[in-house]
Amino acid sequence: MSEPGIRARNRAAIMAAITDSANRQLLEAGPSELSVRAVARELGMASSAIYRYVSSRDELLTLLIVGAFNDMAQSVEARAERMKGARKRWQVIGLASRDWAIEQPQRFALIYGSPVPGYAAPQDTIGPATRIPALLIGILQEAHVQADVSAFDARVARSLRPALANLDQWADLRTREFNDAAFALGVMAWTHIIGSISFELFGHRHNVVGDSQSDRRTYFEFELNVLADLLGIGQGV
Amino acid sequence: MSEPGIRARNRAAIMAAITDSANRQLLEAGPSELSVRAVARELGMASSAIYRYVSSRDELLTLLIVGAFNDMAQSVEARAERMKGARKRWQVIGLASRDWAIEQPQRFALIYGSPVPGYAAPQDTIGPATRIPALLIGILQEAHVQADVSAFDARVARSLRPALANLDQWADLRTREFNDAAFALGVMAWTHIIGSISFELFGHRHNVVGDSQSDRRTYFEFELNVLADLLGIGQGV
DNA sequence: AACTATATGCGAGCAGTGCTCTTGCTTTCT
DNA sequence: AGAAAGCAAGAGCACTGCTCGCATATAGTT
Repeated sequence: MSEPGIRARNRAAIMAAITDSANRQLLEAGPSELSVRAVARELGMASSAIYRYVSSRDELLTLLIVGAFNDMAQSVEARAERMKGARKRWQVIGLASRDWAIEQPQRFALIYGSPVPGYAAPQDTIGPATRIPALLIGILQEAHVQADVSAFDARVARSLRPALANLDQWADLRTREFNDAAFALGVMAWTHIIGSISFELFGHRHNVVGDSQSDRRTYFEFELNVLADLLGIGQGV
Repeated sequence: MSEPGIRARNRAAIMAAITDSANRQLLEAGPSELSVRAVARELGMASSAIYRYVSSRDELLTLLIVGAFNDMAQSVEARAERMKGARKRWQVIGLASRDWAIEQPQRFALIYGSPVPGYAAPQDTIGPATRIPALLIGILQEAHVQADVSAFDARVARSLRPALANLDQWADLRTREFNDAAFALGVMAWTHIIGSISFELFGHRHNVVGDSQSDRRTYFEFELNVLADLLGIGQGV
């Protein structure tokens, strides 16, 4: 009964084989080139048989999206958790995110590029998508960050609180060690990390930052430092 | 001789009709859905006839990309040039960019989302793509911005100078009113504007910033203020 | 004015796509 | 053992980008 059963096991295996094959295609082709028939060919089955496991191409893409979010988050978490000190951890989060993206640019484009079809972000993605940001918030709390922005900016940041109200998932933000402006700056920081990686990967830095890997990395580290200062994550902590 | 001639005029008109039709499709469908055959249908000609004007679907997309860059730049320039004061102009550049993107999200995705095919950014795009950044650099010079970053960051920024060497197009950056770090921060600011718009448009802000237009705009303005302070564009100037 | 080269249009056709439906077979549950 | 559910395959539909051969209209040349 609770035994997996031959069929259930086969199903799981084939499911994995499908996403594996699709991910392999993504390594060199880009989301719009992903072909259900090509997956079927690689698995040696009829194209129609795929639809027993995945109801449409878009659903397959959603599976890959969730997988990519989780894979990236896991990769970043693994490197971040053995770092001591808020600033160091902040930098590792940024660098690890960038490294993952450079290794698998198509998967990065899949999750942070333009949404593929008509698209309505499926509910399944928001969980995996927030893993790294959650890590970031943790760092800001750990560092007891209190953002000192102008009075005007603070007012603006506070006005965003209603929107953030349903966010108990972000740990308890109501502690005094973490004000609204700090949260707003944290969102900015994460936005910038992804934005910068996108610029680099999508070719918007040609003739602006050097084309060599070392130039690009240097500039990215520069950005991480500026952001860390902006966030108020001290050197020593 | 120098007369346009019937054929040349026809050709230009049809060319314009093609890009117009394609752009119309982009308003509601997204780059990967763009269909040469659909364009042909709308123009009432055979699908094969399109290839007399455009050698491939990718070339058509490139035309649209150049057009989108120029359209966005023109829209932003128009609103920016009648503003006085560096900070005000900076904010208008940001807001106008965002407005354009919200009006035509698919065209924004076309130029700042994931690159479409195998892709190698054609040379024709880099000119139009740098119009708004050039505007930004102008503002920084106008405001006599001298970035005061940490010694470390300044060193990093300076190490990027070789990469920026071939950039005489960016007006004269060698003036004392504009140091390397200021340029690096300017690139950061532009990166952030596009990154933030992308996050908003591509749905990465759900459950983070309010879903209402006013919440989103408020947050964007918050970001612009923080960046202006970071750039050292004073309130009064 | 006649001729030739070039530019343009059309239709058929190829190879590929996502997806559906029918038909047969195998595993599972009762 | 028999019924029900799951699975695989093939044919087929409507669509795509793109090429080729064949007509026709325009342009420049003799």
